[in-house]
Amino acid sequence: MVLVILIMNPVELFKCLADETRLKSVLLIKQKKELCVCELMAALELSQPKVSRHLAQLKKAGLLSDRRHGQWVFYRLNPDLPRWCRNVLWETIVTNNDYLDAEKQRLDQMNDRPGRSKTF
Amino acid sequence: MVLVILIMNPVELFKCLADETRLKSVLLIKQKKELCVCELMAALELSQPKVSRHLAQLKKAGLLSDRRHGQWVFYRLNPDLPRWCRNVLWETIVTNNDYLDAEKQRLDQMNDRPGRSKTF
DNA sequence: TTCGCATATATGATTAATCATATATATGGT
DNA sequence: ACCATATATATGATTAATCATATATGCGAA
Repeated sequence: MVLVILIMNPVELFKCLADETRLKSVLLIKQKKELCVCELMAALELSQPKVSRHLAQLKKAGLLSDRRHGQWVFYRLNPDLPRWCRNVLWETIVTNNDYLDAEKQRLDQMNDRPGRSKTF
Repeated sequence: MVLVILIMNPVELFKCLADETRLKSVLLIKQKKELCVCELMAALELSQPKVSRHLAQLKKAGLLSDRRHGQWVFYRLNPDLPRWCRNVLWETIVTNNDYLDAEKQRLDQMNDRPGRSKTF
């Protein structure tokens, strides 16, 4: 039996969310369940190193987890992320509905989006 | 009739909360309803300019409002602060109960705390 | 009332630290 | 080899801390 406890210091959470690239990445990932670097590049219109660096930071802080599938690395919310952190994200999303409109549109219009395997 | 609308950009909110001095100030103020600079100095054990600067920043961002009463300036949450911002603060407080224990204790032990006027 | 001083808070100026970005390079999987 | 992603280094930009000083109020004495 494994007991996983992820402690998220309040300031650490807010530092993660205090940058537009990181905030939009997290909110998009939460809504789309899972996104890879190249999808975020397209949605946010940002360079690969920039996206990658911020995702690494979010993963290090415990906000995200990743899995490799073929040549892609998919990021999702860390399943062990405390409830209160999810609630903060939820509050942010429902009240700022249109905040990610452009990004979602770009994501939908992206072609050659990598396929997910159902098994992981 | 006056219609007040305060728009709070998500990133701006999180930037406000991404610093320990500011986060603790805001959370303490929310719970104590109203605090002046010298009370926060005692609770947080920080210098006067440091507290004052961060409060000014929070006020400028729209998170706090202030009123002068005698020689003191009391800060409280901006009454026009959007519901979702209050909810984020609430989530943070209820889940991180002990985060402000030391600060509250110092506040309670502070002597010569300035008195509030009931009329403002 | 006016003067002088104490207290509370704010702000300018400077320095230090932190953070974000770009470019180049490396790694790991197919 | 090629593609997706990661990381190292350098640099620029933003942010914070500190010290010194300024403003504002309150109080008591002349």
